[in-house]
Amino acid sequence: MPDIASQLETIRRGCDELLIEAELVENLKKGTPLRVKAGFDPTAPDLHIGHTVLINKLRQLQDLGHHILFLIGDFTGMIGDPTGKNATRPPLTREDVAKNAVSYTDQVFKILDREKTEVCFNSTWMDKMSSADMIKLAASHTVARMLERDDFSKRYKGNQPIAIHEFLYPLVQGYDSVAMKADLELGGTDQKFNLLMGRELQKHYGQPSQCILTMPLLEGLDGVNKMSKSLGNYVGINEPPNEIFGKLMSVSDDLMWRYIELLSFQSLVEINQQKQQVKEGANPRNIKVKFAQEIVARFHNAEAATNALADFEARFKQGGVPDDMPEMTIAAPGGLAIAQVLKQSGLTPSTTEATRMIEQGGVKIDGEKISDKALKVAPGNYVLQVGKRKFARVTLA
RNA sequence: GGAGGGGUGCCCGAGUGGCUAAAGGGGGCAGACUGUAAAUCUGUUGGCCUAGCGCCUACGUUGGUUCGAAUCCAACCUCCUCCA
Repeated sequence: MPDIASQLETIRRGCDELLIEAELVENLKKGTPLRVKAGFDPTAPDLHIGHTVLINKLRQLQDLGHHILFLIGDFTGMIGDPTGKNATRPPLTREDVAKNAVSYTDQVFKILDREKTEVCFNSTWMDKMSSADMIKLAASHTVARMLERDDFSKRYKGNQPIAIHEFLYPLVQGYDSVAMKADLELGGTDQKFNLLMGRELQKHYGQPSQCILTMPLLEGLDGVNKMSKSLGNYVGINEPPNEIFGKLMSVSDDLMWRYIELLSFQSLVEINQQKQQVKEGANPRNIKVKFAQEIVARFHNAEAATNALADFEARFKQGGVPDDMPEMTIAAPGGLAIAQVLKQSGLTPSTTEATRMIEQGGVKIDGEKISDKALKVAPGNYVLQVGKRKFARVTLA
């Protein structure tokens, strides 16, 4: 295990807060691996790069020789994370949870070492808890204390509903730390309250308190909201190379730096050099390209990264068409109105949208812009394009 | 249990009987431009088809009043506030 100073440097890099550093140093001095906990909801089996900020940190801790406890909150999943905007969530069945967990870990192990990671489910201990135990747990905190949580107080003041069971979420998450005997827990900055709850409950149950390390939440592609699937501003790690590349290229020049800091494995020195270069007139586009390729290579491979760039340039600089696009055949012996073709091929969600796109000059057939919205397309083979990004090879027969 | 206030399109939010497919903003999409799916500007933003200025659906739900209702009435569902 590396010396304590360099461990601390690695642990702190990019983090939001480390509480309480002095305690962590004491733990590190013991020289035994820390039990590092990080919890995840089983509701979102598709990970996006926002999640990887935290997972990258776990990987770093793992490389330092610490023991990673990857907790899947199958029990807490039934409560639903109160930090979400919607208080209600469809309850998950056992099968859903199991399925999600598999897909979850498959993705996570693109970053973490499967052999060295312990996967836990909090239902393991929560299912055994009696109602009396639950009440005892609930009695450990007050409503006033709960309302200190930013999210709860905002909703309370804003006349938004808070269901009682939502108060159980932080309690159960905190209790997980007790059951897992965690030394260090990682979470997003929005998790701070819950993480601190773990500290207090451990004390309550006569254990040493865990330290907590919070990582910043990655903003979504819009640069405003946090990255989330429901907002559609995300980059999924399972997406095709071209999508990942393109989405990262759509990040604004300002936001780009944030992404690089939190996601790139380049050293801070290299990153600062690039900032300097841009200040001196270099084109930020080139740095964005390099970064986008790094990420594509991480979740696919180097070749995919090269191809993604080539495809991107062909499409946007030279106005070409991508190599692979969805292909389909539509049955229409006598030809079909253009709006129908666009709708049936899935390029537009409705015929109204299709005609709108034509009016706006966004529809091309074999590279020819279409202006006649009543155009009848004869049987044949065509490349259809809507906007800059949506393509399909359609055969009318 | 009592009293009061809300529920509008993807989101926020105007709108108190016809001129409302519903202001405004956000977001999305398209076009122009470019250094890129950045920035900026412009347009657009329920659906259907014979594409007319045609039809259908829509303002929590259901029913009613009316020539006509997001707008009035009734019941219900739901959220919030205050009191107990």
